[in-house]
Amino acid sequence: MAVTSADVARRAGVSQATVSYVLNSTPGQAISERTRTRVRKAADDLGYQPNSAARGLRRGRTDAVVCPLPGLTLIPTLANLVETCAGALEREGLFLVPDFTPRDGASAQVKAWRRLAPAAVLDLLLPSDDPALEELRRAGVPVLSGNLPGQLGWESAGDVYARSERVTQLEYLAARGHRHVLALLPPRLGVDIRVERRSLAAMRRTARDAGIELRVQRMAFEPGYPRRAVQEWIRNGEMPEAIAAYNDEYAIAVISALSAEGVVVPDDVALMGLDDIPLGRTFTPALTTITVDFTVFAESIAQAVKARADGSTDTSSLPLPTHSVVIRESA
Amino acid sequence: MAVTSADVARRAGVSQATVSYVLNSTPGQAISERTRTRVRKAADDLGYQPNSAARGLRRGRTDAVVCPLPGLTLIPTLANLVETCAGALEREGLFLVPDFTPRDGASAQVKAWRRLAPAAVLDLLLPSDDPALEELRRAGVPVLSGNLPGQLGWESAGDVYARSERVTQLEYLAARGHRHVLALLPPRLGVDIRVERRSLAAMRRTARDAGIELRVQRMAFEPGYPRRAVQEWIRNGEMPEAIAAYNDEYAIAVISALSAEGVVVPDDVALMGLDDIPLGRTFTPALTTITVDFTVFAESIAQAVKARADGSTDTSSLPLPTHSVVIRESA
DNA sequence: GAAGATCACTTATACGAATCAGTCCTGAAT
DNA sequence: ATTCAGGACTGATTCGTATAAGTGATCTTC
Repeated sequence: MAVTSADVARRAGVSQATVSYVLNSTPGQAISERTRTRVRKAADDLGYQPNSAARGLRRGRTDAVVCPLPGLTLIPTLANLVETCAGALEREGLFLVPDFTPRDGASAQVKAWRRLAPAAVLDLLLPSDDPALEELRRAGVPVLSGNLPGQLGWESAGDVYARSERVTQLEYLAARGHRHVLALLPPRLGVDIRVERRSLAAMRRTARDAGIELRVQRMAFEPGYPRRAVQEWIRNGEMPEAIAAYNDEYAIAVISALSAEGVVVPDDVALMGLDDIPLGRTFTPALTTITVDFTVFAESIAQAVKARADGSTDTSSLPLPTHSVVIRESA
Repeated sequence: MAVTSADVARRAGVSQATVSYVLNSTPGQAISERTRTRVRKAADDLGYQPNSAARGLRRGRTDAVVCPLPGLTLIPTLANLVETCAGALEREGLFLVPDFTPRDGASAQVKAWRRLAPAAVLDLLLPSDDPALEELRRAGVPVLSGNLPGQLGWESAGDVYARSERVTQLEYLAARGHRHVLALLPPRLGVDIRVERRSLAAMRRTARDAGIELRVQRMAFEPGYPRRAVQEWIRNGEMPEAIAAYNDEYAIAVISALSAEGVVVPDDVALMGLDDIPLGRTFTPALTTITVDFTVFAESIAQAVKARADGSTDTSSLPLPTHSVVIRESA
């Protein structure tokens, strides 16, 4: 039914091996340009698609790149990252397999991943010392981790990146003339406590450099919490001048609570989000926030994955995702 | 390196063929229970994982179930559906491969999917007459579509399901004593115009039966639109008693606009969302909305996919996802 | 002008699981 | 006593690709 490389070979009048050499541009093979074009033409005419199962069997490794995204609501930013990575990997001849299966049975997952024999595992979120990842590394699967210092060629990208976003937030608020800023964070920022500490240190440094006073408050993203926080600020006369919210959802939750207490954003309090979710644009007041561009980043990830899948151990430096402030109404 | 079925065979003292028969419970093979347990034990001891590339090559079909989710921010509801399906398929020995690659080059996608030779394609969102899906069907890949009448064993599930959610919304609002309800919908509900018409008809019927007056208004989910809509209601003295929003994001956008104009939810207007996103719980006022349970539904989908992948053409009836009203503050 | 070296390919084999087509029993039926 | 029917397996082959190991040519080089 399906077209095989043998069919292409027959049509081009060469051997199946030659077809393989040509279509994979195998180095060290002397094949004339005439033959090459003939083969490519034949493959094209027949609409030849290499069978990835056969290739995987032969190579001992599939073209799949597994990306664990456990129990995850793909927030737009992340969806964007995943999508961009998928596109970039495709250009490298690999394809991204996001894995949404819940992560309780870690070893079950390891089994599934080993069956697939993926070219690599791309971990964007998991803590770098996750046992499943460790096990895969031991099994010889290349695991690229965004949270592992030194991996992917940069110091703990997720860490550095998140930190710089928060710094940008503070800088924007400072530039708008706000002297007292409240950073509203979840009870625990990220998984690794060292990451959190570095992030806070960076924020404090930024505040000092910009000459603003920074207050940090923890708030669980649970029903009632934003409202209670706002009421407390009012009661204690501690209403901040500006708020740097953990993300757009925090921002919206807090704005709604403020509004319920009669506090107006941005007139009484400036409020800045982070992530640029669609709702932030349509919300009233429209959210001033930070948006991310993953294109260059994803391209680099794809190349790093490809290199590692091909056996390279090189960890040359990669660019971080770039972000920029989106100025709207809330700050 | 990896354990093969031959290794298992050696350990169990049988032939490789026997191992295959036992582990796949191939019907029509006479193999004693003693041997079966011996083989299974050996496989277990060695931690044998069948190589899916080899299996795919031989069978001409992988265990992958491709699920196109193009250009998509996975809203929690959908993420939940995907995750539940992934789990259910895994139990059937299949695994879900969500495909996030942008859908502009439809034929590029078809190529990629054909290379993978998936057991089936599970389409939860695409219009049923999508050319890529058509092409795959012609290529002999089983395509299960949630939007195709008669497919998956029920009449256009997405259609029926969305309709019944909207009906529930109206019924709840009516039960709360609201006589004038405004349904706020996007400019075009869904892709298929017939689907839309049926949905509207169902809503009108429900309104009539419940003895309430239903107004339908279109609103683009774009910056400024909610605010302008609200201002118009005020200007024309048309403030609705209750609003049935298209989803939770619409609901939040509208509440924020109302609030900016001094209209209080739920005191002045009752407002109901749909989807139960996390932000809806933390928002002030907390959103009254509709939540969905996909477990039974996903299980059935998994079984249908499995059956179709195994060549069955049966389209017995499947249950719809079940939904229920979550009563909070907004209505 | 014989011994390489280089070019342009082809032949043959291996990857790991599934499956068709046997083989060798044991026991019942003719 | 011979045939036959399962029962309980095994051997050999197959899927489509990648690649190591050739095979003839033609071209250098001393």
